[in-house]
Amino acid sequence: MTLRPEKQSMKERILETADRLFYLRGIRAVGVDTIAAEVGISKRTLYNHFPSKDELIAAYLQGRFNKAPPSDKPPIEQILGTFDRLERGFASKGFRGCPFVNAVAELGSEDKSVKKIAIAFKESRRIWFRDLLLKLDVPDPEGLATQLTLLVDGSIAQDLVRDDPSMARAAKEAARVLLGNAGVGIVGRDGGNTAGAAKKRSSSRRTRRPPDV
Amino acid sequence: MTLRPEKQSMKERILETADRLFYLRGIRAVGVDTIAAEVGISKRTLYNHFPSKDELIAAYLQGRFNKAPPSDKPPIEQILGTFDRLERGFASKGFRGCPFVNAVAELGSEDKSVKKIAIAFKESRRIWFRDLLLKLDVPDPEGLATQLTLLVDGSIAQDLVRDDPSMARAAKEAARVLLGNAGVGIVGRDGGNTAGAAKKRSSSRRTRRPPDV
DNA sequence: GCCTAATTACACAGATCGGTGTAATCAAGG
DNA sequence: CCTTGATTACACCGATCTGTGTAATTAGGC
Repeated sequence: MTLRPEKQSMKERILETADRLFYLRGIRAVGVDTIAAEVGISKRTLYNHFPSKDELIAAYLQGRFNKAPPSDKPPIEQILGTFDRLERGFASKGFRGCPFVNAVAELGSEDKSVKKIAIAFKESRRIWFRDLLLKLDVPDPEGLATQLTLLVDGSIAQDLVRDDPSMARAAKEAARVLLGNAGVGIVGRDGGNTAGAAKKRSSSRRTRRPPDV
Repeated sequence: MTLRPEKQSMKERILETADRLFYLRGIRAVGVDTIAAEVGISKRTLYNHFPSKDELIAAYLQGRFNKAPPSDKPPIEQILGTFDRLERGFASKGFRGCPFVNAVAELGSEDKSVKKIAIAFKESRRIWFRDLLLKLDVPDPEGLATQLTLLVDGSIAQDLVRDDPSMARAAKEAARVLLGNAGVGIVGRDGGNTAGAAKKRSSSRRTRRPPDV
C-alpha cells in the first residue's frame, strides 16, 4: 500500500501541509478541515497530533525558524549573499512575504505566543548579521546589523505587494553603501548598475520553492 | 438628540469605525456585525451604504491613502522628517504596521483590488521620495527613492513585531548614510548617536492616534 | 491469533460568517 | 398633514468555523 517510501511521520505530513496552506493562503483563511482533507486524513487524526489550531500555528512558525547553515565564506559575502538568496526567493512562485510578519499582521496582538516566535526570529537574524559584522571590525555592529535587517524586511514587504524581485537588488546596493560607510571595502559589484532597479518590473515568478525568508 | 455637532455623514461614521477595527484587529477578524454594533446602527443600514464587505475593505484602504501635505521645507528635511513622523507613529498606542501590507498579507492574492490599491500606495510614496531627490540633484533619484522606501517599510515591519519605535531612528541613520553617499551634505544630526539603537527596547506606547504609515 | 494503538467515518455541537427580506418606525420638507 | 426616504428591529439563510464524541476499522508487534 505504501507506494512510496513514506518516511515522513504523520505529524510531519500534517505540519508540511499546514505550512504550505498557511503561508500561501493565510492562517485565518485556512481551516483545519481543509488541512486534513489536503493531507488525506480525517480531522480526528489531525487533532490527535495537534490539540488545537493554535498549536498547529505555533508549530508552523517554529518550523519556519531557519536553520541558518553555517558557512566558511567571508562575512562580507555571506551578508551580501543574503540579498541574492532573497531575490531568488522573491522570484520563486510561492513567495508570499515573511511568514512571521504575516502572522503577526493577521492574528494581531491577541496571540502572544505567535508574537514571541516572530520576535525571536527577527532577533536571530539581527544577531546573525551582528556576529558577521563583528568579524569585520565595524564601528557599530549592533546598529549596522539592525539597519541591514531593515533592508531585508523592507524588500520583503515591498516584494509582497509589488511582486518585484528587484527590490532585493535595491536592498543589496543599499547594504553595500552602508557597509562601505562602515569602512568595509567594496567587494565585487555584480553586473549592471543598480540605477533604475525599480523600473525593471519583472513579471517572472518562476517555479521554485520559497527557500527562506 | 444630537448632543454633539455630528457633522459626520452616516457613511463617514461607518468608514471611520471600520478603519479603526480593520486596522487594529485585522480585516478577517472583524465581522460586519461587529462594525455595525460599534457604530451603533443596524446591519441593514451598513449594507445600505456599502453593498458588500469587500467594498468596505476597499474604501477602508482608499481612506488610508494619505494626503501627503505639501511642504516648503528643504527636501532633505522632508525626507529625514519622514522617519521622525514614523517614530512618533510607532510610539503611538494604536500602531499596528502598514495597513496595505497587512491587507495583502491577510487577503492574499485572491483579492486583486486590494493589491492594486496597495501597489498604488507604495508607488506613491516612492514617487514622493523621488521628486524630493530630484531637487537635490542626486545621481540616481529613482534607485535611491526605492532604497528609502525599503527603510521605511523595513522599520514598519520590524516595529510591528518588536514594538520598538527606535527602528525608525535606525532607519533614519541609514537614510542619512545613503543620502550622504549620494552627495547630499549631512544635515544636523539629532541628539545621541545611533549606536545600540536597537538596544533601547522601548516599552513606551503612548496614547496617540496612528498618524500615517 | 491477539492485543494495542492508530486511524477511520460521521454526526454533531455552538458559534460566527456575509448577506437578505420584511415590516415597522422615524424624521424632515413640501 | 402627508409623503418620502432613511433607519430600525429581527428573523433567517446557507456556509463555514473549531472542536468533540463515538463506534468501527485497520495495521503491526508479540
